[in-house]
Amino acid sequence: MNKPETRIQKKNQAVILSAGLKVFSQFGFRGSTLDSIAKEAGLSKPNLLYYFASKDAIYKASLAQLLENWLEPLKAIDPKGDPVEEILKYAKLKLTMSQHYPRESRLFANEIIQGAPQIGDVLRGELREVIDKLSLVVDGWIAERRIRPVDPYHLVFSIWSMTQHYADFDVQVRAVIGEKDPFPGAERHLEDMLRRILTT
Amino acid sequence: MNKPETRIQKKNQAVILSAGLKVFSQFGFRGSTLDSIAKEAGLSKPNLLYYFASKDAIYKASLAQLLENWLEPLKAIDPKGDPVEEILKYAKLKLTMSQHYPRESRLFANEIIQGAPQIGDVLRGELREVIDKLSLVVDGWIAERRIRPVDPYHLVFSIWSMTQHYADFDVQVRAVIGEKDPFPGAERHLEDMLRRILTT
DNA sequence: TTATTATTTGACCAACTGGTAAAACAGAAG
DNA sequence: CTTCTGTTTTACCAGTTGGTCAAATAATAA
Repeated sequence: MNKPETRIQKKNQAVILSAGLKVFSQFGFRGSTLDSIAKEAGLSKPNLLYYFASKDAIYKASLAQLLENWLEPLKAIDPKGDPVEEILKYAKLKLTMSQHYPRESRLFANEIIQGAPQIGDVLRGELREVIDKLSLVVDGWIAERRIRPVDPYHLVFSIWSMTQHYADFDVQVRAVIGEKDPFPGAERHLEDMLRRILTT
Repeated sequence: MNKPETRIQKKNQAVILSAGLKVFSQFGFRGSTLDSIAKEAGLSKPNLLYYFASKDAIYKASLAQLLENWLEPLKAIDPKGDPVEEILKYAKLKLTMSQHYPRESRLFANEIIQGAPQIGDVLRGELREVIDKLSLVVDGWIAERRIRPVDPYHLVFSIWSMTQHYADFDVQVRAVIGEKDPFPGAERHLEDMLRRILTT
């Protein structure tokens, strides 16, 4: 029963979501204002609310968009592939996402730090399922002696934290290492660490 | 020329800083209100402003208190001690801080994610100096073949991220692993990872 | 062209924001 | 008791907040 979307609707919804991503990722939900999102989007505030019912709706739409891309690479881990290479591929992909989509990462971080009021159920639902499944796969690899014994859950946590760190704490990273690009070194270190715990 | 502080002042300043820590760490600077801090502290809003000049002053005082404890353990790393044990001691201390002072960790995380408007200069100043010095120590250990060659900066980043993750992303961690305490497993995994990259 | 629908705007509102002023109150010293 | 200083409260303010409304404007279909 959905009315078809005009191209103006499509364009402006995208513009608003992009502006919302930028503002929300910097100030969190409560620290962001409709005015600043409207300014960022180049629209008037009432015009914003013509496309989205409320500030809350913009925030939720931004998060929803994000969550798809967040869970997808996890599911792409192939139980039949080479264990070390599968894990490494996933870790490197996450690092690349931190590099190219730092705002998405920070929006996600803000939501989690504030207690995940919007996506708590997704975390306890779909995310948990995916990780539980992955855990079985990793345990299988361990039983077959194809990788060293590690706790699958904490392995995932360490990959998430080490990769997202370069997006979320970007300011700190650059404050410490200066002007040069942190990502080449980060990738080498990440690969080194993972190969070391996973292989004998 | 400082007036001596009465015990009421001492008590209320502490109460306010504690309330500020709780509120700021959950909502960030812009998302927090004086009213909510006052309510948390059990004081009236004008009474808050009798002890601190502004919302900004409360925030800065909270951060200042935090930064001392943040930098201290870093300086405690002993160049003359055993390399692996020194690094491990530091990493475990950071993990324990995440366990017992998660609000401090989240306050810090919020400030960094939002671009470190208040403590950017500390990061580029004192923090950078401390890490540069530590980097020389680690490079020395590597030259003496006492640990494997690793990038000292990214080593520190990985310790920070893996430990702070359990405070900042607490909700996500618990959503995935359920009710049980994540810290024992986290410590084992952290030690395992660090021993693996540092020793041959 | 005209009629219809989609889009944008300006004026507005009640609730909340950080912060102020002055008066009321409490406690200790004399 | 009185005085003085430290503390707390009540009432208030100007600016900002998320959100509404009706009117004006643009796009499209007939």
